[in-house]
Amino acid sequence: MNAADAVETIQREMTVFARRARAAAGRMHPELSLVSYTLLGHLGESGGCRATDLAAHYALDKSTVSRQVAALERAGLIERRPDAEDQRVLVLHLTESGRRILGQVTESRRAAFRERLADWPAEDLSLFADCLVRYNAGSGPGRHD
Amino acid sequence: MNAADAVETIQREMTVFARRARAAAGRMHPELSLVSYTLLGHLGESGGCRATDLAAHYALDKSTVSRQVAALERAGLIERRPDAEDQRVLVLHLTESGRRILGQVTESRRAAFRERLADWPAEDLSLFADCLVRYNAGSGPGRHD
DNA sequence: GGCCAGTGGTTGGGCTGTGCAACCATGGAA
DNA sequence: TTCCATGGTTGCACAGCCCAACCACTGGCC
Repeated sequence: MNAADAVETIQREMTVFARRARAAAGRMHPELSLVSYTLLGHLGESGGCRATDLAAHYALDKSTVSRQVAALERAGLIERRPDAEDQRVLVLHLTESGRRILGQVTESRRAAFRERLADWPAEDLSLFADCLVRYNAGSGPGRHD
Repeated sequence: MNAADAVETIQREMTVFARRARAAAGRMHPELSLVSYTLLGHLGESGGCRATDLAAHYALDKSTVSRQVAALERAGLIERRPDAEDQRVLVLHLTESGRRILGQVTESRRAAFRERLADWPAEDLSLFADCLVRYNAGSGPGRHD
């Protein structure tokens, strides 16, 4: 496969994946949409951040994040703590419940992926993972921070 | 990277990509959403198929495809020809205009991807493309045809 | 102190994409 | 003919998103 075809293929297959992931996500965990899951995961990894940070990281409008966050708080999965240094800021943290749910969903998602990738040699998995990381880390219109 | 971590990484990075692609797509080509573009592209490659085929391939509800197709037809990008062998079937074909628009959008998307992937060695591109194809071709909840 | 631009966040309005369910028309087999 | 399966459309509701307007607070400036 030459480089031009490869680029074309990557573009197409990534798009296909994007749609499937979205389609499958809601069905797997009615309690936690793909968006909610991702935001929750980011909170888990970062150990607390502002809504604005989430918006910047995922290239989402702040209003979108605001509503997502509000829903997560209503669901009791996160809590918003006022920042001592800047009264405008609300720092988002996972609650114990949020941490638990996140863990469950992560595990079941992981299981689904693991099954799907079961027949892949370990080295190919690493290769694939590396490619994705490298791709997403690259600069571009959709660049995160 | 061990297999478990690789699976985890693939899952996370694909998800990030999914969101970014969605976010960036509309802005690039106001005339052709990511969905429309993908469906149009499939039509271009397959050289005509049924709405049901599109739905199965992309794990979309037939009603969704029906509406997308209707919009594409209204825009003059595709046409629906009754199938001679089965009167229920409408075979979808690109129009000349559709082929032209598809070409333009494909080229500009390709350019964006190419730029993003510019510093990748050709062999890595092929590798990445192969991984994606293999992943998407694999069986699973989001299986296509 | 007061003024004002900038920033974090919320809310209102509207659009797109989507699935589900109900429906119609055709095909094909009992 | 009757009945079920299939391709497709339409009504309905909902999620996710953006834009614009808005409020509250910050920090620099007069």
